[in-house]
Amino acid sequence: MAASGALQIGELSRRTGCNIETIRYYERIGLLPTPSRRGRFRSYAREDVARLGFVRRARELGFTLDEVRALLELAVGGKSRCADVRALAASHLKDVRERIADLRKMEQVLAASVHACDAGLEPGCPLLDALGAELRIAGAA
Amino acid sequence: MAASGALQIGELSRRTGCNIETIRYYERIGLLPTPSRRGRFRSYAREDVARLGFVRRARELGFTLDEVRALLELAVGGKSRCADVRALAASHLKDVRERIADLRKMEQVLAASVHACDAGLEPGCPLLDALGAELRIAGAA
DNA sequence: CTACCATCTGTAGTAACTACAGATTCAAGA
DNA sequence: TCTTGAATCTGTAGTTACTACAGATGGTAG
Repeated sequence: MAASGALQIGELSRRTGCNIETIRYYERIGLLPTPSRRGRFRSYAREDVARLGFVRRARELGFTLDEVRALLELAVGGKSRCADVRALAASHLKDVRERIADLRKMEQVLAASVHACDAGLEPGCPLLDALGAELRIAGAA
Repeated sequence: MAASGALQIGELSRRTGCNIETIRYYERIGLLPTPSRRGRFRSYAREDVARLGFVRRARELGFTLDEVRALLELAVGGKSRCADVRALAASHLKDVRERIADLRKMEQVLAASVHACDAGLEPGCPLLDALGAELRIAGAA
């Protein structure tokens, strides 16, 4: 009865929601171990589902692949130094908050322009004005 | 007295805050027109400063280069159909808001994990638990 | 004349995938 | 047994928006 949970790549893909090409890509870059083969087909076990699930969830949280690699080492090493994990998470949280702040600034300007456009009080086009009105004049020359 | 505002690429770069390599890149992909030359050096006029400034500001608002291209056409065309500009901006605003929503979800999970870690009440590592605890067990096998 | 700075062209690298092309391979139906 | 179809295989190239070189050439200042 072979290894209880031997899966082909398609089944692993279905279970993790991870694209087949992406799985092979993760293997190429060393994020997933080289799997054993049944004939020439890759064969995966239960741990592989867990590992890939971990990777996918970390990616959903916005960690880069390098960060995921680091997290994996900490997680699999057993002696997961919680302080190290915390540091990674905190640093990433900072990034996420900065990106949110940036996007919110964009949102403000865009929303204001669209709103001004709807109000229709301005003479020109509010968004184009925000981006630099000179262009329309220069373009007309 | 030559064209009043003839600039070399370095000066254009300084005035717009846009990297020289990026300026040449924009030219290659047709976002900026092929400039005239003084000898073998590119020579830019006032409109070029305006156009590149427009591009940069649009990029700061998160528009993709394809969107910038479309905005440029609308802006330079003179007959800038404000409705078209509004549609582009509104669509982009939707994207920005979706990205903010995604990032906020990430932020929630990360902040909760870091917070739980600081509280130190849980037995394991909160973030690793959030990502899939099985891994540590599997890794130990 | 030499040193130096800016500029030039062209290519390749980045992140994280995604999308093929073209070859096998396996299982099931006629 | 033959054939069809689905799944898999390898390898390469495309995506976005730049950035980073290497190596050549130009003009100017001392």
